[in-house]
Amino acid sequence: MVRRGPTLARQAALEILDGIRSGELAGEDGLLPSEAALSQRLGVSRATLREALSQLEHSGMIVRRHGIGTFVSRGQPLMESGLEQLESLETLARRTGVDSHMGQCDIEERVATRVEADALGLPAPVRVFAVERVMLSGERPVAYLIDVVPTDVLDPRQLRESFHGSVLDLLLERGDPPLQHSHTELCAEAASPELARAMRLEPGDPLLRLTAQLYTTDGRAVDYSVSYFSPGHFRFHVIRRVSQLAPPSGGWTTDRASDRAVDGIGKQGAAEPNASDRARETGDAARDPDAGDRELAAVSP
Amino acid sequence: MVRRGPTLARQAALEILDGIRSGELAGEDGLLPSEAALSQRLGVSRATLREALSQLEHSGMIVRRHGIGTFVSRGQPLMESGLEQLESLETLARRTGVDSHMGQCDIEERVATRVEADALGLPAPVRVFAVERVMLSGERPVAYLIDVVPTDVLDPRQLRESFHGSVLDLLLERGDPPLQHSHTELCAEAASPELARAMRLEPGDPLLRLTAQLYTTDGRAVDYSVSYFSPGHFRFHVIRRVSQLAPPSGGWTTDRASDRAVDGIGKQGAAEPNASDRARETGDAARDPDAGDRELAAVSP
DNA sequence: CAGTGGTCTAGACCACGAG
DNA sequence: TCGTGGTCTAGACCACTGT
Repeated sequence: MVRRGPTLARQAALEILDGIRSGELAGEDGLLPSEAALSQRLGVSRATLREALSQLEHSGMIVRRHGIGTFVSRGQPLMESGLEQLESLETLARRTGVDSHMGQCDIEERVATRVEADALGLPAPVRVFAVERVMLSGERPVAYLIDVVPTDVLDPRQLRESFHGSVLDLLLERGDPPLQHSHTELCAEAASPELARAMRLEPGDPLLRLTAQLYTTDGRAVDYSVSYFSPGHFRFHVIRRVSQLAPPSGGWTTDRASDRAVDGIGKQGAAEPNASDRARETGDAARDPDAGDRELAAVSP
Repeated sequence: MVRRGPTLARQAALEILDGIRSGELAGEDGLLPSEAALSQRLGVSRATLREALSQLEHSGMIVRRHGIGTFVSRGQPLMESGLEQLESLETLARRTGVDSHMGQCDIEERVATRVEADALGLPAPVRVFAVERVMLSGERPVAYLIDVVPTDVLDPRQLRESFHGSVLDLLLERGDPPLQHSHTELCAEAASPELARAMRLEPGDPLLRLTAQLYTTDGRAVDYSVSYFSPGHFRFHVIRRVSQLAPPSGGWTTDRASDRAVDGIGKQGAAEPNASDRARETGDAARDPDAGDRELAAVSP
């Protein structure tokens, strides 16, 4: 019973998706079978099925209503997602049926700038490929993309042979290194004269700028990118959820903690005699487990 | 053993957070106790503990490494979050230790415009409160916020008494209706003369604009807001994850599905004799279970 | 190899919504 | 009251990592 491949939950999610797409699963009111029924039908435990449903819910395909049932989401053909889903511009365009192609492209091997090395979490004198290009939709420039990748992640041959506009797609296709997430910062910026020329806009026109670091599953940054988007051509959105961690106003004190036992941390002698409050500032970035999340919304007055 | 209140997992997450903050849980390398140890220490099952850790991981507080352990994230004092966490500007400012207060505020009761009614998913002639104000940091205007709320969600007394700058915080404090998520669209926009005057900028200066609809747990939209942010004062980011659903390039076929049984949907006779492929287009929005996710990144060439 | 996190199961009970 | 999704448990086995 070798497993290998995607998790059971993911397989189940895709099976359900198929069932929805073909119309075999949901009634015309969009109601899916109950969790018990689905789990039996798919031959998985209810826990696994729920994990699958969670994935589908998180991508917005279904909606769950306590005490009622699980429904197929309304809206256009099952297709998904906002900014929180990491995908390339090319994939986005293909998915939404829009023509897009690469305009002028400039690949250069050089030493990383200070900012780039910082963003990648690497010591300053590191060699990188810098890829700059314009993306067009029809004849109109709609985005200007810059990627900076350490040369040990991508070699020049691969880059020149397999590159068709997206570094992300290239890495995903190769499957190595395994990618996990991207930390993307958003801001508005006025077009510089150079950018304006490349994108055929007026200098000073507002652009949406995304600055991203791409991380592998083991926390290494492998791509630093800056992207400019001409307004009106793209619509980016995010689903913002109310925090699962924030206390529900007024704060609540232990009520179950009194009869259960969720209070073992600061009270009785710890099983692990750990150190004092000494702030963690050991300056080794070598086995740093994340190396670059954090510091998210900062305000500078 | 009445429960009431937050889930066990959430309590556990907060306990762990406390343990991290006080420095009692992690060694100076940031390594937390193993899941087995933690679950025993907190008196919860490992499954529940893992749910708690997942919440912490999702907010970026910890990093998990298969075969190694769970680590406290690097970065400044534990404090979190990007755009995917829904919080008010006031909360953000307080959290980051920045002074912020409301400038001129204008509350008006009127009939919703077509755009507003559409965004709220309500029939056109509906009465709303429109709240417009400038947010200042020190003396500098840093954001311009507009909220539109149906009058049946908020009554004038509450609005005038409890409003201190954030409609979101007002609703969260009241706890009713229960909020779930916000669908937020981002774009860059040049400041109009009016906006420029209110924010003491030059007309044409680039602004980041967030357009959001706020939804309750039962899928009703209760707030439509447009927010403009002066560049340089805020940093917004998003964590973009590689899709859990997308096949890992090349697609994979059943490999476990052959010995397990994840294939019950399109093959043998379904337990539920459901309808044909007839597209679901029944035009009733009444009991629509989501009414407003979807259509995310669209491109208009 | 031992120890860690990752996945999965079977079963239990609770909370919610509708008839 | 009944059926739904929501939470929790105890235990099992797997896959990854370091030694």
